[in-house]
Amino acid sequence: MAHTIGDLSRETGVKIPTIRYYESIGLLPEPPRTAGNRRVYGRTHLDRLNFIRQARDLGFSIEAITALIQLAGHPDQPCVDADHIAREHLTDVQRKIAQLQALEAELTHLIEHCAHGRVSECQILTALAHPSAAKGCSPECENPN
Amino acid sequence: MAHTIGDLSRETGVKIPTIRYYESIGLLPEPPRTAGNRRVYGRTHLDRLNFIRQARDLGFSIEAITALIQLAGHPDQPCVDADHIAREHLTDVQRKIAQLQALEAELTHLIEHCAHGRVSECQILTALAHPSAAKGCSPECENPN
DNA sequence: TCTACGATCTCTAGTCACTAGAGGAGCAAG
DNA sequence: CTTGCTCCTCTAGTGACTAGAGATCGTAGA
Repeated sequence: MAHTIGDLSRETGVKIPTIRYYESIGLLPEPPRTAGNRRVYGRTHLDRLNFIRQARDLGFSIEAITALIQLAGHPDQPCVDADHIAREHLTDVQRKIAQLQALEAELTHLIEHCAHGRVSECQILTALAHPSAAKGCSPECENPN
Repeated sequence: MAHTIGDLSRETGVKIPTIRYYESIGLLPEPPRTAGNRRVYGRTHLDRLNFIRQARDLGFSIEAITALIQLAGHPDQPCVDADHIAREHLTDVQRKIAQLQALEAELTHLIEHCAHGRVSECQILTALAHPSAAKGCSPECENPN
C-alpha cells in the first residue's frame, strides 16, 4: 500500500527527479514523510501520477494537465471542458504536423538537389544563403544546365 | 552599407535581442562599434544572419547551423557533410511527424468517445486515468452498451 | 543650444519540462 | 560496523530565445 519514491518511479515509469519536480510545481500533492524524512506514497498518488504520465505521453502541457486534474475533481460537472482541452491540443498537434510536413518537403527538395560536389557549388548551402531559392523552383531549377 | 542592429532586424526579420543572443553564443561575429558603443553591421553580417534565419526556419538546430557555417567557410571541400547534416535533420523531422501522427490518432479516438456527459463518465478523463484503455479498443469499445 | 523621444546598450531573470550533479543522511543486509 | 543502495535538498544547466530594468546614445524639432 505504501510506496517509496523509487517504487512509484518503477511503477509509473516516471523518473524520481521528475516526481519531485511535479511535487514542487504542485501537480502531485505533497506526500507524508517517514521519521527519516522519506516520502511515503499511497494509492491516490500512484493514480495521479499515472494520469499525469499518460497525459504527458499524449503531449498535453503541464498547464493542460493541471486543468484536467481540476476537472476530474468535480465528477458532477459536465465534461465539456475536458473535451475542449483535448480538442485544442489536437488542433495544436495537427498544426505541428502540417508545419513539419512542409519542412520535410523543403528539406527533401534541398537534399535532392545536392550534387555531392564541392562546398562552393553545394545547393544546400546556397539555398540557405539565398532564401528565395529554397521556397520553390525557379524556371531553371528543373533543368539547371 | 552600414547597418544598425535595428536595420539588420528589419531586413532579416530576426528580433534585436535574438541578434544579440546569436552574437553572444558566437554564431554571428562581433561587429565593430561606433564611438557611442553601437553595433555597426556590414554586408557579411547581413548575409550570415539571413543564412541563420533561413536554416532556423527549416528547423536546423543552432549546433547544426554552426556546423553548416563552418562548412560554408571551406568552399573547396566536398559537401558530403552538409548533405549529411541535412539528411539527419530530415530523418528527425520525419520521426517527429510519425510520432505526432500517432498522437493525433489517439487524441482523435479520445475525443470521438467523449459522450459529452458528466465528468464522472468522461471517456477522455477515464482513458487518461487508465493507460491501457487509451492505446486501443477493447472488444466492448465499438459497442459499449 | 536645449529638449524630447526613439533606438540602443548591458545585465539579469524567466520560459518549458525537465535533467545532472554535489554533498549529505537514512536504512537494510552481511 | 560497514558496505552499498536509496533517498534527501539544493543549485545549476538544457535550447533558443524573450522580457524587463535602468542607463546611454543620437537626432530632429523648437
